[in-house]
Formats: sequence, structure tokens, C-alpha cells
Amino acid sequence: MRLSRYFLPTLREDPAEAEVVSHKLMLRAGMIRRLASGIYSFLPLGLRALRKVEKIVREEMDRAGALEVLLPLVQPAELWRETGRWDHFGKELLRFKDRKDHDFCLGPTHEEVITDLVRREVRSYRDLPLILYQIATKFRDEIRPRFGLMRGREFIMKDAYSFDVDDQAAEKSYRLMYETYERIFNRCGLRFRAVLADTGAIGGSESHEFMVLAETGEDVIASCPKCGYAANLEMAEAVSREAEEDEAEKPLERKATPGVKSVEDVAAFLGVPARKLVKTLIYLVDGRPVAILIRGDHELNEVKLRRALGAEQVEMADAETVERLTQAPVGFAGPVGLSGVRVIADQAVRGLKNFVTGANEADAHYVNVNHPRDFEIEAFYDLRNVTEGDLCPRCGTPLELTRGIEVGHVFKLGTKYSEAMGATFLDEKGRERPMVMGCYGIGVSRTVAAAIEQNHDEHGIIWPLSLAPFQVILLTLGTDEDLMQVSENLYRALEAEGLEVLWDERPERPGVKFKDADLIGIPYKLVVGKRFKKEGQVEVKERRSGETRTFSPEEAVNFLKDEVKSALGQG
RNA sequence: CGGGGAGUGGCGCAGCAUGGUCAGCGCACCUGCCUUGGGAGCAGGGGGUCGGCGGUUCAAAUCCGCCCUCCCCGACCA
Repeated sequence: MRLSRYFLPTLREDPAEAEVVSHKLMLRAGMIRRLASGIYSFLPLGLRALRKVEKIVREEMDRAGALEVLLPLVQPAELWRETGRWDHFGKELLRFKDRKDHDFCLGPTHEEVITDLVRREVRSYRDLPLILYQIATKFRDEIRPRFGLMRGREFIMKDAYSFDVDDQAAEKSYRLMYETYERIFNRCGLRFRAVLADTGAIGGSESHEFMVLAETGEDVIASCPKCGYAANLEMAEAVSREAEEDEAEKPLERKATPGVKSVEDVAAFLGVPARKLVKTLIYLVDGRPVAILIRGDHELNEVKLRRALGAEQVEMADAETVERLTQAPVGFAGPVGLSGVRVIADQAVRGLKNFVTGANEADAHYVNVNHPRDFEIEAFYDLRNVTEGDLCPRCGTPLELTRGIEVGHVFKLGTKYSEAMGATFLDEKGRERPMVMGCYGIGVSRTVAAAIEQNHDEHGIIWPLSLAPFQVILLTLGTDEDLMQVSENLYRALEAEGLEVLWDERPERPGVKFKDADLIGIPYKLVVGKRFKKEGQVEVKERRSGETRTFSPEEAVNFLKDEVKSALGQG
């Protein structure tokens, strides 16, 4: 591609609308433009990168025996009512009516559609297992879209669904997809990790997320450097050994703490460490208030709370509810004397001695509180976030916390959808049974953004070769005849070798060309300039390392061909 | 939705508390000259309903009201 004929509107400055590096760079590199909040157009360069991810995904899904389909974006409400999700999915399901006043939605995911398709067409165990997938646009009316392609409302996703005869067979499909995902992200050249995850709105019994490791990731991953245990912070098991404090229980005492509310302030005011405080959080669990006790230096994990109580929804209680329950302003809640509400506690609270709690009274705390002497706890659960230094639940090694971007998610769905929608088959004995399902997503457009988050420097993007929109950028520094001639020959020779080349033959000064080339992150620069005029040599400069090699034009073509082909692992 | 911030040529911004040559700067764009190994220089030039509607006033980018859009922090997720 000749750059002078290409549509590549690069920006010298960071657009004000972008915050994170991938968003800034995609705008600056002329890959995307925003149409509305969370909705982006792909420009030619951005589309090429997107297609690279799609191609890898498609090849690996096909290799795994999955079959590609294309399902509608617009879906009738009836299907969603069958599974109950029409009412449960929330506002991110964008609903609308057609001219005949029928309810429709834009598909945020396709379990209903695919299950409908399969239940109509598949009758026999002989047709299973079946894995279908598509690469298509999804729409989720996110509460707050942000970070460009990282959290858009409209985005490209690969979603796959497996149908099996029983749990054992479904397990095989799940493993197959898991391994396929590992292959996909390896081929994308990304550093990633698969972690245990919460199943959220999709449901199901077990799931893993594939996280691209990046400092700017929205998720926190707890992983064990020794045994390989890795989980999303939402799911990471906190090992809380019972506090073995042998101090004697001291008498309960009320202390005035005027205006002192936060854990840090209370700890400082009373001169005790935060771990000797117990905070009392009032939550609404499916609408009913629950008091939750958490050690002062720990954080409540809402996903764990929801799972522990088998609830659909948990949220912090509003100030009014807190005040009504505790008879005190927010910040002074405590379990002692608290009535009319369930009281549960995190494991780490068990066995604590002589701790501090709110006194359910403005400007006062209790010290030397002891359980069960001073109050009752209905039950203990693991309710807190793992923190740096917590031990691995499997092997006891200290866990490490890192950040990641979720680019893939695999779920075991069981029979949730097949039973709700009557997707059944006849087994070899003629019995009707529900299919056991799994579903598997990859955020294709998000993967492009994640790749940039993980691969950039102060000059711009540094594409992994497998995702690069072009493999080589040919820079002609100068406009004289012989430079143009040798450049054109190089351009043709490289294309003839099957390489993807962007030829910058614009009448721009060298600095401009180098800056643009760095910005758009093409892995190899092939420079034809002064050195060619003097010595007949051209240069190949690697974007990532900055390493430069000098060749004759013919050698340069061979070198690039070999580099690219061997890096992509193909002949 | 709650909290914070912002809308001024394509991009980045100044100007608004003290209404009146304030429609301006840098980059980008067009023409010419010149220059050509890391976003050159000179000269000339095109382009803006100052987010929208309404109001106050002799006069509004500037003051008032309503609305729209975008960004950031929380609940959602590929």
C-alpha cells in the first residue's frame, strides 16, 4: 500500500477525549474515530489490526472443529422472556419496538438465539457434540462506556457455544476451548493468564477468564508463583486463619470519638492498628439489610457476598437505611446492641480479641469488644478481598497481585439455557435429555486495545508481528529518481514475497516519516535514503528493539521475508 | 443514576469573574520559495452559527434559565 493513497489521519497531539494509552494511540494512529459515547468507527489501519485478531481466532476455532455461523444482532423479546433474562438483564440490554409494536433488543450475547437454533435442528445424540461460533457485533448499553475500545457499547466479539450429551462430554468441550484460547492468545503475541472467574449475568457453574497482563487493566488477578493457582480478585479465596490471640478479654468500654469515622481516623485516634478494628457495613441483599463485619484492614468483596448468601443483587445500603437500623449517623455502626438485622462476618474476624467497633451512636466507638461475649454472629464466610501477602489457598505460598484486561471468558453453562428453552435430544436409549452447554467469548476489538496497552512506548504502538496491520513500512527519505526507483523495486519484491508493506513515498521530511512509522507501530522499518546514495545500502530497523541492520536491497528482502515467516511460524 | 470536569475552525488550547476592534494562538490544511536521516524555515491564504434554544442588554463567546453532548470517579462486563 502506498501511503500517499492511504487513509491514515495521524494526530500529533493526544485528543482530549482519551485517557488510557491504547485509546490515545488508536486515535492518534488513525485507527479509530468516535461516533458516539462507546461507539467507534474503524479506519483502514484499525480494521487491518482487527482483522488480524479475527483471522487468528477463526483459524484456531476452525482447527478445534467449531463451526462458524452468523446470528442476528436484533433479537425478539420472546426468546429472552423464555429464559427470564428479558426482566433480569437490566438496562444494558437495549430494548426497542418495531413498527408493529413488538419488543426487540440488540443482542448483548447470543445464548438465546443459538439455543433456539439448536433446539429446532438437533434431535439426536448422534449430532453431538456441536460447537458453533460467530464473530460479530454486540451491543451492550453500558452504564459507563470508557477507555475507547476497552469498554465500548458496540464491540466485536467472538462467541462460541458448545452442546454436549452430558457433563463429562461438556467438560471435554470446555477443555478444548480453554486450550484453543491459549493458542489464540499465544499467537496474538500477548502475555496473558487464565484465571478462575465469577460467572456473573451469563450464569453457569464454572468459568475462567483470560487476562492480558497490563498495569492499566481494570481487573486484579491473584496468582500463586509456585503452584499456578490464579483467580480474579473477585474469586480469589482468602485464607483467613483464626486469629490466635491469647490476650485476655478486657471489659467493654465506650469511648468518645467526635467526628472520627473512617478506619484510618479511628485507628489513629485510638492509637490501635487497623487490624484491631472491625467495620460494620450495612448492605441491601436482594433488598433486605444485612450487617457485615470486616476487619479494619480488609476490604469487602461484593461478589463473594452475593455468592455466600445466594443472592441476586447486593448493594451498599443508603444512608437513610443505615441510620434507621443503627440509630446513628453513617460511620458509627457496630454489632453490639444491633437488632433487627442479620449479622454475618468475614472469616478473619473470628477469634479477634478486644477489638474496636462503632457504638451505634454518633461520635462514639466501643473498645475491647469480644465475640461472642458482646454480640452474636449468624455465620462466618470468606467475604474479603485477598491482599498482597495473603497465602495461596492451595499451597500456602504468598500470592502475587497483578492487573489484567479481560479478553476472553469461558463458561460451563450446564443445562441452564437448554432446560429453560427445551433444547433436548434423544440419547441412545431413546430418553429425552437436555443438552449440556458451554459458552466462550473473546472480545475481539478489546483484544486489539489490550495488545496496545501491553505493547507501546513513548513513541507509539509496538505491534506484535501477528497483529500488525502491516509487517513492514518502507520509508523513502527523499524524492530523487534513483531512491524512488529502488524503493519501488523493494516494494514490489516484498509484496511478491507475500509481505504486507506500507510504502511511505510521501514528499515529507524524514522526521515526519519516522514519527508516523513509530506511532503506528509497524514492526519493521525499511529505510532507503542517504546511505543508499552513498553506499548502495538500505537499513532495516526493528520497532521494538530499535536494532538496525544494513543490507543491500536484495539482502533486505530476504532478511525480512525470513524474519516474518519464522516469527509467524509458517513456511 | 449519583459525584466531578468540559464543550470556542480538523486537533490541542487562550479569551469568559471586570459584557463593547476577542473571534485569537500553536499544530494541521492550501499556494509559492526553500529544505530533506527523527514532527524544518519564510511569505501568502482558506476555514469558526464560540454545543443548542430562549432570556437580560443599545450591545453576549462573556450574564441568567432550560436542554444536548463528551470526559473522569463508583455499580456492569468481552
